Amino acid sequence: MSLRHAVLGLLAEGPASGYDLMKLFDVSLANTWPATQSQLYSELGKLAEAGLVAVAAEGPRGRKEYAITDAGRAELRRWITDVEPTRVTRSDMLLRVFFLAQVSPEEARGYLRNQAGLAAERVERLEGIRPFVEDGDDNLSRYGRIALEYGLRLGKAQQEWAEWAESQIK
Amino acid sequence: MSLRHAVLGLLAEGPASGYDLMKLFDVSLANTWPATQSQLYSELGKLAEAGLVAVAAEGPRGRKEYAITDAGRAELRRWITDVEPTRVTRSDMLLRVFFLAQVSPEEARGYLRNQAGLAAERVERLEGIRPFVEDGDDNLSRYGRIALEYGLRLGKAQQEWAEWAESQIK
DNA sequence: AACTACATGTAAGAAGTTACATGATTTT
DNA sequence: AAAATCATGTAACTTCTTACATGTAGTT
Repeated sequence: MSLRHAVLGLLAEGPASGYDLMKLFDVSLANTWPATQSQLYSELGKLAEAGLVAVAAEGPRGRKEYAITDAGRAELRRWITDVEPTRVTRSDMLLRVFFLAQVSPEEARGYLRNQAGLAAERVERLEGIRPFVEDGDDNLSRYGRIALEYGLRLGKAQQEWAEWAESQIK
Repeated sequence: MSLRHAVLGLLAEGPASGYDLMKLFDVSLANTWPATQSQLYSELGKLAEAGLVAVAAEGPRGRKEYAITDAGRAELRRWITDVEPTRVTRSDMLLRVFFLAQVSPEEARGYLRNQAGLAAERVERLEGIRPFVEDGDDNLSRYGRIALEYGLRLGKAQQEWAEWAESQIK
């Protein structure tokens, strides 16, 4: 049920069309909660039906601009403060680690070395988007910076772990 | 498609019934790739149909003991070495951070403080399972320790981040 | 006139969750 | 005899992915 709240959260900053939201997703939530276009449009339809958003304006090319309603705002706040975040996040990267005995030690080390590299790349990529949120004083930029820091810290921890793990395989 | 490989990975250590696998999941992969009973049984059916596992023995109460086949072992190795782990892992915990401007600063800080506490608890819980894998020299224990270290490191990083984040909200 | 950007939708399928449903052995 | 454990399955529903399908308005 989180896509629904992701959409509500973006609409809380101002009205937008499905098309606008898609672009917004790509520059803000892409690393946290990716969404596809088809998912977005159907979610907007359901949100409208539930009265959490409403079509505020119609434009050219069938454009429908959605705005969050009071009920939508209330639901968003309820979700933030009263709903416990999901416990486990699945990781197929880590799942493979359990089964590394099934490949040769060289391959196992290679796997971990590769993961260390990918984590490093991810960290670099995130560093690369920092300039774009650095001096925004809108809500999404402000909290986006905090989310970015999360990605940076966790990415580094993951890289260090992978390097350590590689050294553990005799 | 990862549940399939999780099952193959466990069966690579030895034959087991769906019931056995369920218990194995709970003590080994639960934090990395949880699975429900219904999911497991239907996956075993599909794996058998695909020839990646086979019923090796039948026991009382309709017990069916499955064993991995050569094709299953090959598929497992292929998945480990040739398939790129999924890039993004969704986090509804982090998603909420983007929208923290929608609640009061006190509530926002409370949210982050709570997350710091939950991360700390998770780390403690993981420390608690360490004794159980500490001196196993089977594959699952050996690599389980490396996976455990991942959980510990990432959990601590998450806790520290949440504490830092709380301090950032004026 | 052609191209790019804007804009919305449908359909099929895979993966995961929750709940229901049933029954046989073994242990106390 | 009762309770706990073993053991397997089905059904309904939600979420997510991938691919298909269509058309309009603005720019060069």
